Amino acid sequence: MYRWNGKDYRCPIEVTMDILGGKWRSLIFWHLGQKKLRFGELQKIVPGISKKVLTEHLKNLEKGGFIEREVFPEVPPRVEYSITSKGKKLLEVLNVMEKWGRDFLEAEGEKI
Amino acid sequence: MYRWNGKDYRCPIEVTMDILGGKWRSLIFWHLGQKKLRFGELQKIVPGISKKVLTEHLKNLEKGGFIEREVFPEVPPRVEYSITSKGKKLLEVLNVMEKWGRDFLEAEGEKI
DNA sequence: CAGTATCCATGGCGATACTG
DNA sequence: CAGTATCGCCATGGATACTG
Repeated sequence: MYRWNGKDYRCPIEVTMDILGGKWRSLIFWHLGQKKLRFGELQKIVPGISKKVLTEHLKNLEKGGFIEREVFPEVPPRVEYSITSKGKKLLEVLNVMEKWGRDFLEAEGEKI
Repeated sequence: MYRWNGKDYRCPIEVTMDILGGKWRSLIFWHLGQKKLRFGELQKIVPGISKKVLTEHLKNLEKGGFIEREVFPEVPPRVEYSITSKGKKLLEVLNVMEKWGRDFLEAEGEKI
């Protein structure tokens, strides 16, 4: 039994889901795993997400040390997000999920 | 771009999260991956889940063909759930998530 | 451009009671 | 034992307007 971030975990699956779960987090993180992206680029690439929600998730991921936020002192402002070395470990999990999802959709989905 | 179960997917990660996401589904499925379990056993092993929610998730997983429901015509009734061969593929994803979560909690969690 | 600030909607989940 | 049936909450997310 472990405690992390103020919560108790009996099973390790739970913490993984708490970090990657929800409607958007895994998606945001996976795209950042492909390349460094600006805030606005992320909003375009993740279809339909609002600024508010995107901001929240980016903050969480940064707080967990999985991504890094780099601010360029320019006008207009530029902010780039990228994954950390700690994030790269987590990205391997996402890669497995992505591969399974691809095979699954290939087998059971309808191409449109 | 794929469609499955009436929903469109741009990124395969999304379908994986739709199947495994939420507070309980991955946990239920992972425990079934360890061994065949009865309804009541599942309720005991998954801490705090209600019958209603457990029933809902089991139905979803069964509908997706990931688990199997076997009813024994006895009194009192006995129902056993187990994963299918299709579910075993998905279980590999869960195993990766479990391993990452375990390493993560070992590194950053507090043992209690 | 990259966010905050508000307000509002919804569906996943919880609690409890009941049943074949 | 293995579920249904209700009822209700609340965290997550959506829409829109505003700002440094």
